[in-house]
Amino acid sequence: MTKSRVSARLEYVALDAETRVTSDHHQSLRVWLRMLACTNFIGNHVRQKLQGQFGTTLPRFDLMAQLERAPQGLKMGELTRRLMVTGGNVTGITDMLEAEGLVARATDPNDQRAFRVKLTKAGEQQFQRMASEHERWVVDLFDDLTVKQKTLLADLLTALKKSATQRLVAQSGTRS
Amino acid sequence: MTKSRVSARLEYVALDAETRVTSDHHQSLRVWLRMLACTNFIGNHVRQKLQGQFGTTLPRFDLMAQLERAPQGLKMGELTRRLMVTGGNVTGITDMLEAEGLVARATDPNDQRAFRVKLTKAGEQQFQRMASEHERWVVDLFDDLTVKQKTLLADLLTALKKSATQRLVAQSGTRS
DNA sequence: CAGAGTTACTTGACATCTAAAGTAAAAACA
DNA sequence: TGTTTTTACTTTAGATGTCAAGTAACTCTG
Repeated sequence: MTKSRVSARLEYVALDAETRVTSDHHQSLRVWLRMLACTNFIGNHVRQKLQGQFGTTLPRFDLMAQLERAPQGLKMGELTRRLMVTGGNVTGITDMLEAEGLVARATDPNDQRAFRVKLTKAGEQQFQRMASEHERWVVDLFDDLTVKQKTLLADLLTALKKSATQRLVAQSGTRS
Repeated sequence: MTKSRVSARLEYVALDAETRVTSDHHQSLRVWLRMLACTNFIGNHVRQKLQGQFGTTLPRFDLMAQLERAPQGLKMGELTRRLMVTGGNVTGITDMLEAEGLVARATDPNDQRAFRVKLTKAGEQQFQRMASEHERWVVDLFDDLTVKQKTLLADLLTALKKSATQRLVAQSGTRS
């Protein structure tokens, strides 16, 4: 957590409240809130489109998207990791999709506890239709950004993800 | 939707498959997915911290954060707009916070239908404690990014928000 | 190979969330 | 003024999400 560094920063701010507090100190927070707002906005739009045009939801779509790239299927735990949600949640969504006939649980020959979840034929077909529309929506929302801007944004997000991950690792390392 | 522009891009891609398809065509989608992953990651972290250290949740914190900047209180509809969620949701969270004694609904003298939701004394105190911790967590996660990078990221997100908003307006305009 | 611990997944309780329908007060208008 | 339409909020049903506890199968050890 680099506690000393944080303290140092707070002291610094305290010494120069007028200038720094507004322009610099809250910068990370502002960026974070702006990112959250952006994500919510686009996510809401995509969700509504998905509901309106295909009668499905974003979580279902996301799960199918993971399966689509894994023709051999994925285990529940694998889905949990990739979707960054809890196991109970994956169970629920998989149940729904299975009831709709879009995915199937196949028993894993090597492990009686595990399942191998796959897209069914119907699932693949529906996903293909949804995916191209989905990409169209997203591309459209990003349309005013240049290729260069998008590249820059992607790079900054990668740097952010890396920073956040490392901070978390450092933090849990301190604790052990 | 600028259909012609999209088509033009697709044609262009078709002409130069090798180079462009991977680097350019799916760029918006990739940026979007990366942003979503980043947001989820940071959001999960903050949520866990909020739960672990204060026994509260992100939505409750967000609602209180809005109220904190509005000492005169906010109407439910105002909260709905600022939090970008549905009205029913705001009702539920406000109920929870009210039951915990952190916010209060005051009847609006000018409008018997409306409420003016305010932080209570206890709410203000709790929020102050949470807010400084919250900012510390976020600042820490962003720590590897330079001031310049954060500024750039903020600007790109602003541009993205603007692009998305305008696309939406253009779209609904076409439909009417 | 038997018991202990781990792992993979499900279940249950509860908090968010949406969409849509319901209620009541305010505003518009004829 | 009386009716219609809007507006502000709540309620309901249902999907998603967490966390924690439960179940069953694997693995590790002595």
